Parts: sequence; structure tokens; C-alpha cells
Amino acid sequence: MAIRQKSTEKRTALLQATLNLVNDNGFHAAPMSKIAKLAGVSPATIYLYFENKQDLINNLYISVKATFSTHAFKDYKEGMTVAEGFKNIWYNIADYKLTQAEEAYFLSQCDNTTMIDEETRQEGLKHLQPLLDLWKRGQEEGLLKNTSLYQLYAFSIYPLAFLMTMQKRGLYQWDTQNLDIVFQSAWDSIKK
Amino acid sequence: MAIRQKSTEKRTALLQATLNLVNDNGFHAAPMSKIAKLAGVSPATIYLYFENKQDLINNLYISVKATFSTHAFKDYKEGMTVAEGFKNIWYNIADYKLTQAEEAYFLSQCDNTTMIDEETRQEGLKHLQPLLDLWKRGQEEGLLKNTSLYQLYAFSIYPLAFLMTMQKRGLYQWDTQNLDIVFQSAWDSIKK
Amino acid sequence: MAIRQKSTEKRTALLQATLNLVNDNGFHAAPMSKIAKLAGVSPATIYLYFENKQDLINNLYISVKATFSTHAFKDYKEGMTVAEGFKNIWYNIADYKLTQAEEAYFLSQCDNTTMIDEETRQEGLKHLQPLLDLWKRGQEEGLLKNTSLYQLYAFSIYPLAFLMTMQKRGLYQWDTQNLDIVFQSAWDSIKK
Amino acid sequence: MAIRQKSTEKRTALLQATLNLVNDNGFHAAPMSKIAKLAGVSPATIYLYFENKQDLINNLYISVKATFSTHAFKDYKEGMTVAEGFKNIWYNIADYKLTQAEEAYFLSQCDNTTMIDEETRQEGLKHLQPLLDLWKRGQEEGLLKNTSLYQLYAFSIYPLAFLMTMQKRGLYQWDTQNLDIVFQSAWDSIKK
DNA sequence: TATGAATGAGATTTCATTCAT
DNA sequence: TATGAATGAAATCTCATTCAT
Repeated sequence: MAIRQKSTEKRTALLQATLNLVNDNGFHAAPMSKIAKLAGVSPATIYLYFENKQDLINNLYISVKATFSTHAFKDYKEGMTVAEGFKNIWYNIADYKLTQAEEAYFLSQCDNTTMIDEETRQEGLKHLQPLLDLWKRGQEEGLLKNTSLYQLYAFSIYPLAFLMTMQKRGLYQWDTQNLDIVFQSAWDSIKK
Repeated sequence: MAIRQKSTEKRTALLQATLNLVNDNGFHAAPMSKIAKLAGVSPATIYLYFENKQDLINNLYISVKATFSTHAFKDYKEGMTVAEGFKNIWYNIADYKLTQAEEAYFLSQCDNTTMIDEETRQEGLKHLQPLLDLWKRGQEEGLLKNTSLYQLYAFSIYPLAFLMTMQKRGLYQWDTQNLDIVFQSAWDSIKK
Repeated sequence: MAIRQKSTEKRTALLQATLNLVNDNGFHAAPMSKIAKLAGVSPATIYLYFENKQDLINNLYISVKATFSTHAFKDYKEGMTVAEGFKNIWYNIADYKLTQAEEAYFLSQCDNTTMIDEETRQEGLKHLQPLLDLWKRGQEEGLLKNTSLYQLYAFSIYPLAFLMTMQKRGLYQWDTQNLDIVFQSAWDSIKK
Repeated sequence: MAIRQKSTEKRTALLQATLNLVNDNGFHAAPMSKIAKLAGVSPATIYLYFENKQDLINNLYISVKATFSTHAFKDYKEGMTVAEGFKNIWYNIADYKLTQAEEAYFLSQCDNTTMIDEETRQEGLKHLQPLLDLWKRGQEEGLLKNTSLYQLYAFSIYPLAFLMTMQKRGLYQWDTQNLDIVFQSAWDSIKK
């Protein structure tokens, strides 16, 4: 049963409802009935748009990941230098985590649990390719540490998820003021 | 009037079973019946050792967090210099994530989701105090970046969770060989 | 867009099944699974019509109490004299306990145990108001004993529950023949 | 497994605990574990004194019924006139319901539900024999209504259960003051 | 397409009773 | 006798999914 073209609104409402419920109480506290109610449709309607619950979650992940990477690379150009490019992308990502905290928190949950299919997760990773290419160039130019790209990611991008989570829990106040010093850490950790 | 006593073995078996099942498929795929079966007891027996499922999970978190921090600070001494102390603790933590991957993965899930009570999470945080004290000293000595301790954590410790997860998923090969270059990133990110 | 509607029939069947099972062996021997089976629905369906078991029992009480009082006052008119009115109501109640023995027995259980919520019980009491008003009038006219209305109820109405129970247990044969002498007791007990 | 002679204390404590719990929340909210805890013994110990839960309840009923009838006939003598004898017994019963409200409430629950075995209930009825004999005499003397003894009971004794229950629920204040007018109702209802 | 009703399967939890000491 | 641990069976209730319209 393929996804319908009609009524993108309902589809979007369902994805949004799922995101909110999963964020609030976790995957196991987001029953289909609640999702339907929050989206203002019947439980049966969900199955017109998604095959089953797993498919719904997977699609939500894909969808959020897509807007995330759009945001991340929204004004990045391949012509930029490695330093310029990284700064550009990093600030975009930071901005996303700041302004789209709910989406960011959802992604963080997905990336640290078994909530979504491995296959779907792989697909989500593809979006990062421009950053990986940039890093590879940086390594070739001798600018960046000559190590696994996963390591570069772990130390320069992944920490933002932690800060976002702490902020969501009210333990850390992150704003545009201290963004620069955060960036400094990121850059220091990967530069040679 | 000798009587059978509640066995630590059973309690441990239950915690271990829970960890394994939650790691495999998440909280919602770890039903009490499976936990009981894996631990070799009756479902009803679980309730002799834990109030309910949430209490079981909370206790598991507390328990794993405790062994984690014991490991982290196992040979740390307050007399160490900041650099020495950090290196000592960091390598211990890294070693834990390498050798106790299952426990580490479970903690990562807990820290990035709403699986456990906020109260319980707070309790788990206390264990880190020695590291925070060390960092404070490092900042006073002008050695470390003068920023939130959460930021220092985000960039020097939290990344290890990512590497561990990638390794568990077979995407990243981490061993004692590249530990030093990983440490370099951690140190670079926090040092002034 | 025609849709199946929650059927009154199913709701009624569930209430009836509950009544039968509770009457047979008491509240604790009327599991939801049996109720469902007897009503010809799935256990899960019960929860479409009632919040939980307590709610089901409460609703059953309310429902039975309502038909009871409808029966009790079905041809009572406020214009009747006190003696006429009481006789009218009393015979109606007696008739109900005779012909609707199962419902009557259920009410008797509810009124003598903690099976239903206090709040629900209070609601059930309201139905009696016309009788209480009549009695008040009777007291003002100097016809009835000048005492608590609870006492009047205890001696003129409540005894019918006992007779009904004894009859249900096969210990007492109550029929239209001896109804008059029973009424005599009721009247004697409250008249001045 | 016959009832032991030793440790009447524990047996009594168990009966008392059962009575309290059943009175508070009904039969279905008096699990063996709670009964044991309230009585200060192990659950397993209950089975040294009673065959099973039903046996425990039955024994409690028998036991309470026995003290009840002892109280009811404590100073009744067969030589009394019917009027004297009835007054004597009635006031004793009323006194019991007033002063031993918990026991009385428990009996009321048993008599109006299927909580106890029919056989056990029959046994409990035997205790009333002296009153029944008295009534028979009263009928022969032409003093009392010539009807079923169940009817006499229903109108002269059973109402006391209602008043006791209403009092327990705080709806009716019954004390030694209005006892006489209550007795008047009882007597009026059965006398010819 | 869209729905609210309906459900089978299964989740958590409880409980009367037995076990092992 | 007495116990606390242990449990099989069953209770209440939930939920992803399908049915019938």
C-alpha cells in the first residue's frame, strides 16, 4: 500500500504528532491511538499513509533528517576553503539544534537507540556526504587530524547533541553569546 | 529457623537480562516475561526484587552507572596534576567503553532518552563530581577553556559514546592503537 | 461516510453479563474475561464502553437503580394521600423485588458492601426523593412516627431485601398471597 | 490438615486482620499477603491454621456469628414472657450492632453476598433458634402476626443492619437516645 | 479517502498457594 | 511450628492493526 499523494497536511500532522509524543515520553509511550488523536484523524487513517508503526517512525526520521541536512548545508558552497566551509556548516548545524530543538532531540534519540531500522539509519547518513567530503579534503591538505571521519564527527558535531539535550533539560543555557567558544572547541578537536 | 534469603544472584541476573534485552531492541521490546525467562525465574519473582518495570530500569541504570564511575576513577588521585588526572580518568572511561560495551551502550541510551526518571538520572550525575572538581581546578589554573563544565564534558567525554556506538554497529574500529589520537582530540577541545 | 456506531445492545449485554456473574459468585468472581465472553465480545471491547472494571460496576449500579426507581414510582402521583401514596410505592417496590429478583439482589449486594464508589452510591440515593417527601408530609400530618427517615426506610422498605434474598436462596416462599400481611408489617412499623 | 490447638493468639490475629481488611475494601481487596502482614505472620503460616482462603473466611463468619449470638442471648431466659423475651433479645442485638460495629458490618456483608459457603451460612443460622422458638410461642399465644418467621426477622431484626450501616457511613446518628423509638417500630411490625 | 468500532495478542501486575529451610 | 522466597495461573488493561461502512 503505497503512500498517497493526497492530503500532505494529514501526513505532516501525523509525523508532527509522532515527534511530539516520542519526545515527551519515549517511543513506548506513543501509541498509535494517541498519535491519531493528536493529529486529529482516526487510527485507521494512519494506515492509509504508512504501512505500520515502524514505517511511520522511519519516515519521520528520514523526513527530519532531510530538513536537518538542508539546513546544515543551506549556504555551503564547494568552493569554500576547508576552514570556511566547516565554520559555515557547523554554525548552521548549531543553529538548527538551537532553533529546532524538538527535531534535534528526536534525531538524538534515534541515533542513540534501536528505535529505527538500521537500513533507514544508513539512508540518513548519506545526507552528511558534503561534510565528509570537506573533511577528506581538509585531511589531504594537512589541515585536519588524520583519523577516521567518525572521530571528527564525534568530537566536532556530536557534542552539540549533548548541549542541546542539557539545554532541553534546563541544565545548560546555550545561546548565541557562547556559540563562539563552543565552536572553538569543535575546531580545536579536529584541526591538526 | 533458617530461611531462604533473597539472593543477590537473582537480582543480578534480572538486571543483566534487562540490560541485554533493552540493548537488543529497546525498552518496549523488553517485556517482563522475557526478562524473567532470560534470568531463569518466574515473572512474579521480579516483583520480589523490584517494585515495577520502571523501578527495575532505574535500578539497572543506578547500578551500571556506579560500576562505570568506579572504573572511571579507579586509580585517580586528587594529588595528580590536572593534565595527569584528566588523562588518567579519560583513559579509564575509554577503556570502560571499549571493554564493557554493553553497559556503555545502555548508559548511552538512558542519557539520550526519557527511559529513566529524571530523579534517577540526577542521582547518576553525582558520580562525576571528581572530574568536575578537577576541571574547575584546571580552569582556575588557566589550563582549560573558561566555559561551562557541560561544554567540557560534551567535547571530551561524550564523543566516546558516539565512537562506542559506531563500533557496536560495526562502522568504526576502535582499539588501543588509535586511542592516543582520540585522546588528543579530547584534550585539544578543552585545553586553552 | 456511514460508520458503525457504538451499539447500545453491546453496552446492555455487558451490563447484563456483569450482573449475572456478580450475582452468582460476587465481584471477585466476575473477571473481565468472563464478562466479555458472556456478553459475546472481546475483552478489549469492554474498554470502549467503560473506563475500567470499577466504572463498569458503577454504571451497572446506576442503571439498575434507575430502572428500580422508575418501577417504584411508575404510577405514584403527588396528589395521593400519604397512606395511598405509601401503599402504591410499597407495592411497586415489592413487585420489583419479586419480578426482577436478579436486579434486586444485585442492588442489595451493592448497598451492603464496599463494591461501588461512595459517590456513585450517593447518586443512587437521589432516586428515592419522592418517597422521602411523602414521608415528611406524613410526619407533618401526624400520621407517621416522628423519627429519622432512615429509620422509616429501614423498617418498611429494607426488609423486602431480606425476604427477596431468602426467597432467592429457596428458604422463603413469597408470592402475591402473603404480600398483604407483609405490607401490614411495613405499615405498622412506621405509622404512629 | 486440622486446625492446631497451639497459639490461639495467631489464629485470632488472623481472623481480626481479615475482618478489618474485608470491612475496609471488600473481599476482593483482602489478599492473603495483606492479611498475613496485618496479623504479623508469614503468608505461609495462614495455612497452618486454615485450609485456604475460603476456609479462613468461613471460620471468621462462624466465629463472629458465635460471639454475636452469645451477646444476643446473654441474659435471656426461656421463662420470660414473649414480650419480655423479645425486648431483652432485641436490645442486646441493638447493643451489639452499636458497640461492635465492625463485627456487625462484617456479618451484614456476609448475609447479603455470596462471600461465604451456603453450608456455613446455614450453620450460622442455627444460633438464632431461641429467638425463633420465642416467636413461635408468641404466635401460638396470638401475640404475634401469624406469618413466616423470616418475615418477623426481616421487619424486627434485619432493619438494625441498615441503621448500623448508615451510621458507619456517617449518614445516621444512632445512640441510646433514640433506641426506644426504634424498638417501637420493631415491635409494631411483628405484633398482631 | 476516511472513519470509529472492534479485536487478538500480549503487556504488566497480582495473588493464593507451595517450597525449602 | 514458622518462615520468606518463589511461582503458576490468572487478573486487568493496552495496543497495533483490521473491519465494516
